[in-house]
Amino acid sequence: MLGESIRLRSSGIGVRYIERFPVKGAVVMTTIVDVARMANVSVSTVSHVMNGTKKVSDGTRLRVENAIRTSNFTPHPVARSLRSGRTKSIGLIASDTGQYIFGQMIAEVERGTRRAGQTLLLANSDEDREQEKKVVQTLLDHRVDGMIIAPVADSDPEIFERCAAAGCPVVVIDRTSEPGFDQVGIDNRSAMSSLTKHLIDIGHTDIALIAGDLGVWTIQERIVGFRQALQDAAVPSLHGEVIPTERGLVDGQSEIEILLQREPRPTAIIASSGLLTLGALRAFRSQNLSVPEDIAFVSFDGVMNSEFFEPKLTCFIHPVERIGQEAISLLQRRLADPQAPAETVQVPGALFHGTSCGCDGTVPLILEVSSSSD
Amino acid sequence: MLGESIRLRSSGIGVRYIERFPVKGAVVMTTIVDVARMANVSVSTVSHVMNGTKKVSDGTRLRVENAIRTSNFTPHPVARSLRSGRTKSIGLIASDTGQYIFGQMIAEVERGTRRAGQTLLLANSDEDREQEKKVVQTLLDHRVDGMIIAPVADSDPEIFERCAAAGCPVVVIDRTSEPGFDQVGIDNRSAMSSLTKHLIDIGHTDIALIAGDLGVWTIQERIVGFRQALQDAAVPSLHGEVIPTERGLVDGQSEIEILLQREPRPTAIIASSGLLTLGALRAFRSQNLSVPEDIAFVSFDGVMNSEFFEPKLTCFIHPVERIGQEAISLLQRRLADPQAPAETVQVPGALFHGTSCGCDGTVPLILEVSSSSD
DNA sequence: TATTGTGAGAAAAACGATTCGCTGCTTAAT
DNA sequence: ATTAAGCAGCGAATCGTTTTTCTCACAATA
Repeated sequence: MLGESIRLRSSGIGVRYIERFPVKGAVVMTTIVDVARMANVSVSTVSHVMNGTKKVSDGTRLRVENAIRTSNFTPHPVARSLRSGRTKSIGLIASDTGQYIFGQMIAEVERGTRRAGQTLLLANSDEDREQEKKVVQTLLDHRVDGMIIAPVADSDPEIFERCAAAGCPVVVIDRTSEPGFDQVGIDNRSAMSSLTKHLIDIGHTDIALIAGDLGVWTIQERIVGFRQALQDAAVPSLHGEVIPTERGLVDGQSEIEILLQREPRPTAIIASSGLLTLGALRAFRSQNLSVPEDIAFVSFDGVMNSEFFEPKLTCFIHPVERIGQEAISLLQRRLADPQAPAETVQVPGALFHGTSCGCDGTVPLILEVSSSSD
Repeated sequence: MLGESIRLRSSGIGVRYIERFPVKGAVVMTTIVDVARMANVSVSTVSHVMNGTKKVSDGTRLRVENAIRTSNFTPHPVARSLRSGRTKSIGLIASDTGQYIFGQMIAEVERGTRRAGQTLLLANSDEDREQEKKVVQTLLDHRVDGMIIAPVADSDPEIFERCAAAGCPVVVIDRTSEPGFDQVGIDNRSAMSSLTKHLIDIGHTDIALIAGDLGVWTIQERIVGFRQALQDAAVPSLHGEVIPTERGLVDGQSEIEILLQREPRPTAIIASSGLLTLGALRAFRSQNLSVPEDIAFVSFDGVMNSEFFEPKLTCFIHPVERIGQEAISLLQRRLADPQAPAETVQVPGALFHGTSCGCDGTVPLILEVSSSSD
């Protein structure tokens, strides 16, 4: 059949042949029935041998195992799923899979699923509430065994309800504010608090936080940490300010430029995310301000290749890989024991002491772990 | 049923109760049978209405559509796949999904599948030949309708045969050297040739190419482009050299350091990949060489956030998004028409003229499109 | 001896769709 | 008037497993 040439049409001139493209897809796969026939047993026996669901005598088991091996049979996962109701696949929804921070995380989640013999369905919510709703539904339709979601800023609570209704366990990433869910993130408050405290410790009294989108829960938490540090310092004449930016994936450059033109301008600036850090650096450049001489700068998140920046960023580093690992391990635990109590994991990040804060390095930069979890 | 408390065991002391965790997963989904009953038709009719596989009278079609809507029924994809043999899912295998360059590509592929109503199975080959073989098999077992593979350096040809045998169309990414396959990549030769030519044009006569792993096809192509440019220049006393590095994901810093300590050292260096670019920058720093004063530098690939580097990199920029888009569109075409001739797409990249090459900017940097495709 | 139990396997019923073939019934063609 | 064709819809087979139930032979117990 393959490569057979067929007559297409005959014209007046002669006969025209075309080579038929090798037709693939007509491959017959060996099924459990074939195996059963080979081993002279019933299909149920084969199934029991494969799954160990029932005792089978040594003799027949050997025969079956042999038949499986010589025919190198693998059970059809689709058929298996249909009967068992389990797909051995898990879904991962990120708001922007192209972002570097998510790429790292995705890689860890993928590794985890692969190790567990599951497959990973990846979907992107494009940082859009409706899109997120749609992809959640798609993954539910596909009957994934579980889901890991990095929710968009203003995500619809309905998505969680739908998952619950479908009996699909969910692990929430980044946010740790959904009661009753397994979730993993960082301690936004104490991390931001540490950064702020460091600036205060080295003498700054006019600090601005480039906050980002105030509607996002993690941003709100970071602001709380910022305010807490200011309050704890109890320094008179200490002035702190929170600068919001436009919503969405913006670097906030224009907002920061306006801030920098103020008189007097703040002596230190904190950027609340990696993207805002880039915006800040752009703004410094456009205003011809050098860091840390003209202004001190620290950032909440590292940015890629910042080792080549001048100056080096003093920053909190987001433990992305660790978050991915914890997420998939939480999900596996939940799948193994659906009734376990919901767990919230806050993974520790790290502080990197660069030169952008402008201190001589003698003032320590310490991540204080907040003991209160409220 | 939910939250019902059940007696567990009675001891001598009394009766012990535990609260049963709300049992999820016992949700009954509405099936095509329910819809058929609601609309007073047979299941086959419902199916035909959904798929448009047969003419159904307006009256009954309306009844069926109504029933579907009010019960908001969605067909079980697993059951559908089992019967139809198609899963409406496609697989993507990358050698390191965490790398930024792949992240961008994955995002594009995901978008493409989503638009087509398919789901994306993501797997990582960890830049390992055996791992790659394994994940290919896994995806085949899952009966993906098609696959996009960014193969590892020394990938086993068997994986392609297996896909072909299973009737699963494959699009190869990055490499464009597999005859008979749909594939997409860049024109490595002409891109590298352009970079080399630029260095020659501005007067360099001692140029070293930090090549990377010589076993990788794309690297070999870039070397060909390098040599071609040297030859075409026909400048006497022109000296070009190819420096290989250790295999695997290494930045080549140590190799480059050794090179830089030579007397006389090359006057210009080309890095053949983004990772090697980072290694080169590290080496320059450790040897206290400044670019472009002490040595000129251009790189084959951009690296993230290089806008903040000093100096700015003169480089060829890999069109990752475009590659992802082309890959998924090739696959869709193949799925629509399995017999179409195999297509190889070379997408154009771009050159960025920074300051690291050390020219005054008056010498043009032009990407020459090679007309010969051999 | 009659009953009960037990263990190994076979048979059959799901799972939820698609798809082939058949049945009446109406309409067109001979 | 008789046959052929077309239409709308139904019933049943099918995809490849898992899982429940049934059978049958043999051993153990009363």
